[in-house]
Amino acid sequence: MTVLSTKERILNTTEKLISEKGFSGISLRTISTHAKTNLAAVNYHFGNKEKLIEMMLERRLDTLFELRVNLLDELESGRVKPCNLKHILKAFIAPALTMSNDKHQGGKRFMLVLARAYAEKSEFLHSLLSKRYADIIKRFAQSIQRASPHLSQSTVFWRFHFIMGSLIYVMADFGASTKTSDLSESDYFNLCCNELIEFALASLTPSK
Amino acid sequence: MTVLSTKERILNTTEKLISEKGFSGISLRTISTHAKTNLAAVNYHFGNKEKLIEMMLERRLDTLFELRVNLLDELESGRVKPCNLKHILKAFIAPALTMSNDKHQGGKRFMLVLARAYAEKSEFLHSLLSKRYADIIKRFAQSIQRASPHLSQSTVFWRFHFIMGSLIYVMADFGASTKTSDLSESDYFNLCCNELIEFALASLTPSK
DNA sequence: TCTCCCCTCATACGAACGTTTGAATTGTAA
DNA sequence: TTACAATTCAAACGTTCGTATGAGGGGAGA
Repeated sequence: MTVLSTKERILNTTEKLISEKGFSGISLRTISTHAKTNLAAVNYHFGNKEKLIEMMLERRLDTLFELRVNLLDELESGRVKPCNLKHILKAFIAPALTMSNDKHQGGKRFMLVLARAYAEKSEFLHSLLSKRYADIIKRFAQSIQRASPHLSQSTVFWRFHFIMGSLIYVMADFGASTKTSDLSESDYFNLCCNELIEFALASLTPSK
Repeated sequence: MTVLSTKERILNTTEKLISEKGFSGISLRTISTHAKTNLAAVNYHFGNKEKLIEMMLERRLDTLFELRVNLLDELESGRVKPCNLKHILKAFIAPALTMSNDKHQGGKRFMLVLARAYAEKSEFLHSLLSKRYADIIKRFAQSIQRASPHLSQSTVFWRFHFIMGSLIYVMADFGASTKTSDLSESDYFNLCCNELIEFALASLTPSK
């Protein structure tokens, strides 16, 4: 059990509390208390509340997009497996859901936080996604386009966005849902991940 | 131009401001000012802030689910058109998007508010959806199941939820997006509606 | 006209918020 | 040890919030 710095404790606590209570309804006083530090420490380390939330989000988003782009690189190199539609979709979807299974990364918290952030459509997140990660999203769209030549470019664009919507919805649902299934948590994750990939695949595959 | 009561002005203003600024970051003072009334009027007519938001949401949700269930009734009666998968999906998706085009109903505002409400996963909305509208959602799921015999019941369940996720994501995107297309607003709505229905249809149709 | 009731108003209250400040404490290199 | 920087701390400031209160306005019926 390593000792975490105050800065890390604040980031982790912020993530945990926002995943539980949402962006509103969470105060710096609550965060600092749960992080076992002082109210002023937040402003000392992060400047203000907005910067704290930005850093908390960027930390996870960078990891997520790095995982995605690494998988896509590997696919497009052709060294490991064929660069077909299913593998491309899996490269986009799986990292989001597997990150949530990593207990050391905060478990389900990340997914809920990210889903909430998407839903709130904050100015910050919108500009972050449209600047820092736009190229990666475009790469995936192009890769999907190449694997789906029967669909027009604009239809592929629409459906990719629809799929992202489904993914975010599922992510939000995970954290909030009181389990109704009798599967173990990781089995449930895997089942959902597979269902989502098959769903995305079907939505981009020509019907008979 | 009919004169609206204070109560109606407060409801409309609440919807408008929440669609613009989200549930957080909106105060009763801002609402009462924009509704051209007094701060205390909100508590007089609605009791407290939470009740106000509940009434604002229920007003639209009742309309939405009534539209949906009327279309499904019509389909299942078999009087007008065949009860096939596409028409079922359209009966679920179209009302959400056409309501947003009704200028007299507040335009795009309703969609954004509802999308935000979904995203926040508030206790109120969760119980409202799982109590008041659960039967209607189950009816749609069963109807889709009958039209998709090649898929297992659990897969239909998953995909229906994924489609709902896409719909909500699109709804949230509409209000927030600064238009990039050169289509007129209603043309853009219709295009999106069609793309979403075709997407949902493809995701439930057997591939060749 | 008077009275009653529904509604609107200005105003006040206590609580919670983000942020700031300066002193106390801790860690570190000389 | 000493000196200096980095960090943590308690306390306070000004704002804004949701809610409560009591006085005033105005239309309807007697």
